[in-house]
Amino acid sequence: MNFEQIKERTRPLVNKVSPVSEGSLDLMSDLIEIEVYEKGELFIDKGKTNNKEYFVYEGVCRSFLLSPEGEEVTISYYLEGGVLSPNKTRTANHISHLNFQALTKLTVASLNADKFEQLMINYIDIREFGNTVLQNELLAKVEKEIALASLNAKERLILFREKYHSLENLISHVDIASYLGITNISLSRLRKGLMK
Amino acid sequence: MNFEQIKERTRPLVNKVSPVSEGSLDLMSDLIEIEVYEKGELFIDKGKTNNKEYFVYEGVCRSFLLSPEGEEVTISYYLEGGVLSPNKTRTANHISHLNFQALTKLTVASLNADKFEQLMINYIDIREFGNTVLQNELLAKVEKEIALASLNAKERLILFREKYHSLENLISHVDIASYLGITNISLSRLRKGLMK
DNA sequence: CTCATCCTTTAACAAATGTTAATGGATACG
DNA sequence: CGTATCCATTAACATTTGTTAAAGGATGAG
Repeated sequence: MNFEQIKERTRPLVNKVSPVSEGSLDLMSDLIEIEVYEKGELFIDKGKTNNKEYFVYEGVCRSFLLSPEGEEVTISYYLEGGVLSPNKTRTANHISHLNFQALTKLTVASLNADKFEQLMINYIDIREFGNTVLQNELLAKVEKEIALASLNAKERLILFREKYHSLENLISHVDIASYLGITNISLSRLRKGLMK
Repeated sequence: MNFEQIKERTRPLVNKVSPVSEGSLDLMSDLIEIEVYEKGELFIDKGKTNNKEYFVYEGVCRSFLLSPEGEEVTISYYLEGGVLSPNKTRTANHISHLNFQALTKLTVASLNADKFEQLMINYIDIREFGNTVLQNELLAKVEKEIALASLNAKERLILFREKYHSLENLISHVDIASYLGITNISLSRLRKGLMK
């Protein structure tokens, strides 16, 4: 993928969050490298160094962690055209505290996080973009927190369907169940109950 | 409270997160104004403008939201010596999307968020401090998310007690229950079960 | 001191969710 | 084609959590 292709692919993705000038888009596109992963592949490992920002060009991925009991808990899904949570929010000293996994064939744009931080410092529109990504990430977390704390599982599934129309037929129900905070058996029951 | 008093009160609070130089501490202290609230008082209202950062000098407060059913859901607690979540992460266009309430008599230091952002841009140690606050906030959220998604209520209460020793005897069990994602009746049952 | 109010506890029952195990269907691979 | 494997579903039962209502205990106002 050449510079122009990268730029045109990035433009709508960035503008959907917070528009930036042509020059800023150039600066960001300059930092971009393309990475491709296969379904199931882990591309960020908890405990390992990660110093990149990511845009999702194609496919779906998730972040997850192991619970105290050793079960995978899905934290978030990231869809095509979205932006992964900012490096600063998922690392400490550039060490990742989350795992990220491709759930389909996945194409991402990656940007060096330090260089991107410099762009955020120097360009107000890029800073605005970065901050909006951050705000959206937090908003999503608060939404999920409220759902987990105040809705029952059926209501959470309904909400999940509204937010992630396509995912339910695309990815493992075990993952979805862990995202919803229930067992996959319960998920199956709820699906049946909602079919009527 | 004069400048020196503010500075000495702020120093340990800031250094506990990420140390800053004497000059940076001066710059931050220059921005600080003291605010005092009574128990129960709301000092940040969802939907209203808020353009401040906050340090908790004395007392305890919480952030909360109303669920779709109109019930208060406690999102986070902030203890004495802590820092509220960064303005950027709890507002959009400086409009708050959370409520914050004093749970005891509360003394906070407040800083203009725009001016503080400029300090973050211009001083690497202040930027580091701000980013660490952000990381800690996110870490706490992920921890809570995992707890809500993968632990049962008893385990969550045990975790809560480890993290907030003193709170259980200080604040309303209704609030704590909504934080744990259960009813206060369930909380009462669990407390009984754990007394043995 | 007494009463009203608010918060917590307790009880009885209902509903939701977890656990274990078995079954069925799809898919990949030999 | 047949088989192994993975995933989703179903069933039966256990446990957890919610709901409603009542009672007990603390606290503050008059």
